[in-house]
Amino acid sequence: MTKQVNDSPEAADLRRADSLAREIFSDVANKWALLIIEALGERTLRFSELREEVEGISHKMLTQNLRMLERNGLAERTVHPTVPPRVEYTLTQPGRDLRETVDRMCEWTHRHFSHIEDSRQRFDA
Amino acid sequence: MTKQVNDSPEAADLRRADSLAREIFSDVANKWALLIIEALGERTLRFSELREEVEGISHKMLTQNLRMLERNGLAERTVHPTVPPRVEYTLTQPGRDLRETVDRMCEWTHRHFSHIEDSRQRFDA
DNA sequence: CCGGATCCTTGCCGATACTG
DNA sequence: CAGTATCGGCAAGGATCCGG
Repeated sequence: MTKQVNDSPEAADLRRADSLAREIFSDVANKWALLIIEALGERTLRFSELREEVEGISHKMLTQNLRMLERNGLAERTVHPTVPPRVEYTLTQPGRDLRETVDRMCEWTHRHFSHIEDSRQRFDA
Repeated sequence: MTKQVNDSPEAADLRRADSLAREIFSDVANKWALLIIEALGERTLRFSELREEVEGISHKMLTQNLRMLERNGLAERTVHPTVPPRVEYTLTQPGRDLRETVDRMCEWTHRHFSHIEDSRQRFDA
């Protein structure tokens, strides 16, 4: 029933890769994920420290995004079996690679700060 | 009434800049905006061409994000007063600068493709 | 061909409460 | 301290129509 004509295994692979790429992009290209990655940097931070570091993020969004980053292998989670529990997060190598590009985005923001501010004022008039 | 103690004009400026930076980040760090920027590249595309280029975007999201990019001075909109109307979009220089970093993000995705795929499978088990 | 406006659905996100 | 579960409000996003 769902059989498709003009379809090769290679084409199917390409579609799979495409949809995965899109999925990764959707995961990563969101405000909170990028801010968390930026906050982590080269450091190792606890959950509560991250919560303070990432201005305005809620408990829920933080856990949610941390799970997502862990799932994609961008961040690592280590639980120290003490009481009270101590959970630490750090970027993996791929995560640190991604951080490089996030850094560039931040630089970009600052470099074009006044251009953007001006453009907005003109547009809003 | 709303006067704050321990507040200098400099501190106020910093807070303004911070919130603006965050705002720009929120605008730009979203899936559709980045995909549009990537699709535009060095080219000039019509609305309808963009709609085909950016797989799965709706009419509404496209206009919405194009307005946003225009407002921030990242894209330029030119209307040719023909009938039927012809509207073209192209990246400004700041927009092309940002595109560089988006390109890097795409490269990153492909470079770590298998790592991510593997990590996901392990995590989902 | 483009884009604004409207209606309606979906799912994001915050708040809260409860476990280990 | 860290994480999960649940609920509810509200904004994001899709479908459609109309107007330039």
